[in-house]
Amino acid sequence: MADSDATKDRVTPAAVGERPTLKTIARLTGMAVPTVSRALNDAPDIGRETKERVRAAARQVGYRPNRAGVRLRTGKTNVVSLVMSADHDIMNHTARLITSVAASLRNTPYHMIVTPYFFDQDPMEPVRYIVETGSADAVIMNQTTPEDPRVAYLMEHSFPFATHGRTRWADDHAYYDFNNESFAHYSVSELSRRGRRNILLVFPPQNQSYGQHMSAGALRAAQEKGVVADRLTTAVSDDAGASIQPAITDYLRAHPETDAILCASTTACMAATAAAEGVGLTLGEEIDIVAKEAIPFLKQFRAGILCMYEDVGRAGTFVTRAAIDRIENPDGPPMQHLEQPTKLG
Amino acid sequence: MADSDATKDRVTPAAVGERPTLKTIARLTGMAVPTVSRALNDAPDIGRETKERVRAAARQVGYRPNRAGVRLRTGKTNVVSLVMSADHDIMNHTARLITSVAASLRNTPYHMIVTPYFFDQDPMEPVRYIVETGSADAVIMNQTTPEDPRVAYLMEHSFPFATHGRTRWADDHAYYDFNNESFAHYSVSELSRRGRRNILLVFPPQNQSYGQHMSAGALRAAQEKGVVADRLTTAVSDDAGASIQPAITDYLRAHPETDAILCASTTACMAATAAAEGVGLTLGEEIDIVAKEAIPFLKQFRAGILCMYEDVGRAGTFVTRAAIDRIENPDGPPMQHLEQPTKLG
DNA sequence: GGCAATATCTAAAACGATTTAGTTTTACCA
DNA sequence: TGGTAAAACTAAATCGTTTTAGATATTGCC
Repeated sequence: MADSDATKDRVTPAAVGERPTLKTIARLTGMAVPTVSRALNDAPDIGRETKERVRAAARQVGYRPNRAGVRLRTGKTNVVSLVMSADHDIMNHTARLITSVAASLRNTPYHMIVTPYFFDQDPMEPVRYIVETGSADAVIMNQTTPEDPRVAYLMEHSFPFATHGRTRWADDHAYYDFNNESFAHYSVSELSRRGRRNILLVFPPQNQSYGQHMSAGALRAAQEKGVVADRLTTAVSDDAGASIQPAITDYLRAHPETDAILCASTTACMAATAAAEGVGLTLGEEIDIVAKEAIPFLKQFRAGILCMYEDVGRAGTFVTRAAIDRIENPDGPPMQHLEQPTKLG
Repeated sequence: MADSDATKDRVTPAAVGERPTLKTIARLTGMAVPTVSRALNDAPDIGRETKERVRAAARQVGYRPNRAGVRLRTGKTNVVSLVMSADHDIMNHTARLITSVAASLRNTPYHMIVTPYFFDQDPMEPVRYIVETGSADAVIMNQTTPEDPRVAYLMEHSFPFATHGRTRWADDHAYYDFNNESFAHYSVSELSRRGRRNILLVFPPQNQSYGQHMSAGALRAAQEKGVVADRLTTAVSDDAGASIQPAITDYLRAHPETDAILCASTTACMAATAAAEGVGLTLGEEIDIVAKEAIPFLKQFRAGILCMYEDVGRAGTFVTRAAIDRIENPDGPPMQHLEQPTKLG
């Protein structure tokens, strides 16, 4: 039924599920394309009732102006460009990712647009926008969850994408991931080998894939080695470690037997170090602290911290290549990589 | 002469200095537009000699394809979107700037595109590209130099822009700046009030506007108070402090009378702290360390460091509004703001 | 009732590129 | 020399939008 209707209505060769344009609305309302355009732009020479009908139809079909069309006609891009140097000595995950993606795009015809989404915002929104308006050829995402709805959505629409982090469907899509399970397992084992028996884990939220991987690895090792491992969870993401310092202090006071802390990020480690020293513990003596960092940073500041590095730059490079590969070679197998952690240093 | 030539040649209403299109090249070579297109795209049914002539003409007029045209026709955007969460607890200048610009753009029709440039790259390149291809309505830049050629170029082309940091022409363009002169003057005065007499300055490169402002403020205060102030310069930018630690250590060894360090960034301060402790000095006792940070960070890790904050988020917000104002109100006065530092905390 | 003014809509052109379908020229072969 | 095929180009259509000019009712006024 839907099929015959669609076939009947179809005038242009445009397929059924195509993006609605002004023409779609014009056909729907029986008006001319310019009328629709002017109605939507609230021009003075369009009747009130007409405007309402047009707007209703636009809403109904989910019309979004084609930016290329507007731009070509008006010359207006609706884009503000933030031009900035990439050669900071950046210690931050986010900035490093941006920079490495941009670097990987340098000798390709592709441009990068960064679309941050905010805590009060549905993570689906930017992705849906991109697919619906066709404003990019591919999407790169990080901080995936196991059942990430964005991944499901993109796969469903067979839209090219690559993720930093795996999901439930990782076998079927392009991704780069650091083996956090292995990182945590190795770290706990190593701490146990050093004689530590009561380990505090300062880990990212457990709805994130990598948070779950870390926990799994740490707990597996704890079980194998017969050590105790408790977990504190940082507020929002990998870098949100600063705000957790009071919680760590409280924990150390309540559990004076604690002799090691395993931290998932630079800030978490700084919080842990400050907390440990705050309750009078000495690094390397009463307590060992292990940190995973995006960039060697803590080492220079504080001897005695055990560090492992996750090279975010490499992740950005891979994930960019993988995304372009999805665009240009959509039927081939998706590029995938699971990075093994290096040894503690 | 040029005038009459241009008038004679002019077929379409396009003005003289307009961007060249395929039509321009077609007119120049006497060929049809599709021929030009196919020649540039290296299609098999175009003669070798024709291709060469077309390419020469394209090069000569500086042809760049109009992305909106390509996108409209082919559906290809040549854009890869990096979608990422903005709610990191970011400690970094760069990421904070990106996030605040994006946030300020949220309820406007504008999108943000981030264009990083690399150390091996002419800083003019991205700006020139944007102006020549018309790929944005406005530009935001940071890390200005006093004679910033990008600013000169944009003003010359009356292209809307706003800067984070002043230039020689600051009176005539939109900017936001932190009063680094005042920051440095106040900090040195305050250290002098605390009885410090030999101050080491760890400052950004002196070709940057804000590096110069800082030096001016610090030296003025040093003169007024009769204290000694020496300067070490960090490698590349505000965050490039880590690599300078050895230099600071050397300095402290060579100048054991040093009783204060004034740092322009978080990493510079971490390097200074590590260096000072490395040579056996105690914070707040033999030495005072003052840092300017983009985000309160060091405080949580290390008591005894004196901090001032430059709110980069506010800068991003202002500079974004200022850029949009340039687009929408090009004849009005440019928005300008000089932020006063808060007191040491 | 007729004429001008107004309100509301439509037709056509344009932005800059690519694609499809011709068209012209040259070369070759019988 | 006539016919055919290949080579090298051009004409026209198209993508989605906005703008300018023009058309058709409708209304107001005398």
